Amino acid sequence: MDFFSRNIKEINNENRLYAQKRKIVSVLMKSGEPLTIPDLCIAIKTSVPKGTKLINELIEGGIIKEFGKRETENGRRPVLYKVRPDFAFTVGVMIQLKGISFCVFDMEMEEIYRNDKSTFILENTRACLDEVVQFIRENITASGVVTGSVLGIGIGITGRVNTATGSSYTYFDSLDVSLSQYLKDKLNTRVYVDNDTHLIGLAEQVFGKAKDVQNALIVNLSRGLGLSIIAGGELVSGGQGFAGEFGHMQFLGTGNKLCICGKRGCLGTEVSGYALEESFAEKIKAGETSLLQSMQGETENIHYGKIIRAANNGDVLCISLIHEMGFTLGKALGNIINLLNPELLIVGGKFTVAREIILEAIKSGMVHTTLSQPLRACTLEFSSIGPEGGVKGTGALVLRQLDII
Amino acid sequence: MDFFSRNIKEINNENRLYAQKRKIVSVLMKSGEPLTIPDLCIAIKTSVPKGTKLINELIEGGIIKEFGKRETENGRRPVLYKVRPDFAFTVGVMIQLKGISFCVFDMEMEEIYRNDKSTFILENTRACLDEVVQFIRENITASGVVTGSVLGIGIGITGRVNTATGSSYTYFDSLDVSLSQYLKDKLNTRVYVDNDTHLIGLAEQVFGKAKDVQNALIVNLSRGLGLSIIAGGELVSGGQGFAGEFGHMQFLGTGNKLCICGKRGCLGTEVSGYALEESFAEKIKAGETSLLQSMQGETENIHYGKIIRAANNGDVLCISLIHEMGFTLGKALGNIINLLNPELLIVGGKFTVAREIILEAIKSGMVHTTLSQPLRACTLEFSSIGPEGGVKGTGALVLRQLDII
DNA sequence: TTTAATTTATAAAAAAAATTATAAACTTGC
DNA sequence: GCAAGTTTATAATTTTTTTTATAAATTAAA
Repeated sequence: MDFFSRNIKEINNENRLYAQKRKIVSVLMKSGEPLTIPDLCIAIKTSVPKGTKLINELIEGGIIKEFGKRETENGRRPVLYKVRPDFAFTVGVMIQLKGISFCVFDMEMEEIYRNDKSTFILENTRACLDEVVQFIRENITASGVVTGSVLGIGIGITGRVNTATGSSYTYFDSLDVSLSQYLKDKLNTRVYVDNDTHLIGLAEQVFGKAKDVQNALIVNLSRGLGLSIIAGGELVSGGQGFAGEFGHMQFLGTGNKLCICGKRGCLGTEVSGYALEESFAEKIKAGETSLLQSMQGETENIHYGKIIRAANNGDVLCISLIHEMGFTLGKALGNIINLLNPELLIVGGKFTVAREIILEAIKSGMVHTTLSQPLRACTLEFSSIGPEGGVKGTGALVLRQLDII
Repeated sequence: MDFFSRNIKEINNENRLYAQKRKIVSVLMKSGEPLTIPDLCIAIKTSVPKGTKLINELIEGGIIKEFGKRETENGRRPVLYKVRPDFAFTVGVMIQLKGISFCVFDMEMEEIYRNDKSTFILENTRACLDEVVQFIRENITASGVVTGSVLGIGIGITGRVNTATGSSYTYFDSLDVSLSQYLKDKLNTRVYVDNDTHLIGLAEQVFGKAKDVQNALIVNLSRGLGLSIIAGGELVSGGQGFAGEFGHMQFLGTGNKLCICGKRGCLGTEVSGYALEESFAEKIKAGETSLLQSMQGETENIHYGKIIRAANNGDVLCISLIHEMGFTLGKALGNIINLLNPELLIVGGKFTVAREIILEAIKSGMVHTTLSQPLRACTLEFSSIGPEGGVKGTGALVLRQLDII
């Protein structure tokens, strides 16, 4: 029963006041900088005396606080207000194939507690789910944050997730209820579940370069290939939350490899860290040479990260493989740019280490499929939030679901 | 200076009342059926006495009117209210390659005047633009509608249009100002411009099967190939309004024909009425036979409409050509379904005459590229608004831009 | 250094809105 | 056919909000 859990269905003055207070908090959270009474009154379309009253009540409630005065050209300097960073907290949990991360964020989305467990292995079993619950419980205690002040827990999990219902289709799918409902019952707080790719998109929209962009694509290229879509200023989730299934798209391509989805020729079989490992091994088998060969005894099971590093160090084979991948990715993205006409394309993930190589490759691929006008209108940038983006997204997920961010 | 043109930037009580009245009109427009005082008070979150006062003022202003009483189970029957159909009008103009249509719609979006000029030929010249202006002026006069009661003119034009600025990139692009600004100055009323495909999408969302759907794709397959996208309940226009460029996408495909865009292998060169005409001629040249052959002296320049009709009459060649097209379209759409996870796919355009053939073909194509979960979640339907959809969309465009629909 | 101009914040007065109470219109059950 | 129950609509009362006026805090200019 925190500030955000009031039921505002009934129409009366008390609920109207509450709605306005909530709007003030939301405006302050979204603004990124502290605001004045006049600012807030304009934002919530009310008179200054009433706005003042609401703000004072929010201060008394410990939700917002004064934050100095604004330097102005002339006139009396207005007092600035912002949301108290310690008014409440969000918890974010990122469940990866190998490893699980737990984070507590304050209202300024600063990480105030973190614990990574690298020994965790994600399996579709009840025991694994129990381990997750246990891990979350232990860390909530360890973080020392008061339970009542946690607004909710955002869970990021790899695989397919139905955002609307909060069920995971890839893991923990044998529960009687949705994953989010199950965890809610176990942990006794709000729980929201989404997949890692969407959370990177959310982080990019909230903290990153897509902040004030209405239409953007966020590509996440690491061992897998993911895509987040922002259209009309909103993250696109689709009917079941499956939107962004980019890795299984079938574009023009030379390859015809079998994908885990059962189909042949999926983009992910050509463009992904996994695909890079495979094609590297193939090339070596076919007699080509690489610096990596001499450094390691075996050429099989070379992690794609090493191939990227080798490319950065000038290894010709690795450069050409990554270039080819980027080119194919660019062609595929070009089709999506035609379809959605985004102003911005953000490339994130582990491959961004090889910036120059991948950038040039994507660009030349894009030219082959993108119409000139949408191409000119679309800026290509690299993610600025780094590989930790997904984790920041888990915390942001709670605030987004509460509609205060 | 009509009801919708008030500037509500300043925050005072008068503007708040105006905003609430506008909301009432908007709620009534969107509802589709007349509403009661309690309904409207809940919708605008106000008390019954205040809502009553606002409603009475709207009645005095000639904007809404009583519409009988609602039949209820018990209690006093509430009076129903709706927007007066004749309170204001919208004008819609659809500019096609051959032919131009002018329509006046009332507030219930009923066509109350219409004039089609089939002799019109669209050219990128000032003379042609003058002809358009003249045609609009004449018809506004002829329709007998009072100029002050026209809320605005919605223009639909084929080709690429920047929705945000109202400029056409394909036609009338040598003006000093945007097309919409130019027409606004000439016609002295609000003017909004969008392309025909987006307007079909809008019509489908406002009047058609996409009415209450959050995520949908609307394919327009006639002589060209167009796509409208609804994501998160909103029509996607993209940064410049180019979203939906489906005809120039490059998917898996056997063909490698040169497209008007300069690239090879665009989807539109394989899937469109134009492509059907070409492939029909090719097949006949290659020695295949068709019922159409004996009916006409020549096999060149056979309109795709005839090929569709022949297919419906059992012509084997025509059936196989359309089936092949539908199959390719289905494969391409499957990729987009993976990407956007829509609940609904609406197929519209002239090809819907051959319902059974095209439906089966699209479905079997989709299976090849769509992942099982998004595929299961997506319903395939035919458009119900018919080939006139685009024209209805022009009128709806005005109401949508005024945010009352 | 004072005065004018400007903007924010608070106080007092006036207006508007929400509650509450009541009347009106209607069904159902006895 | 009348009372009880239900919902809508209006009237009266109370509360809330806005408006207007004024004070406070600041810069720039006379």
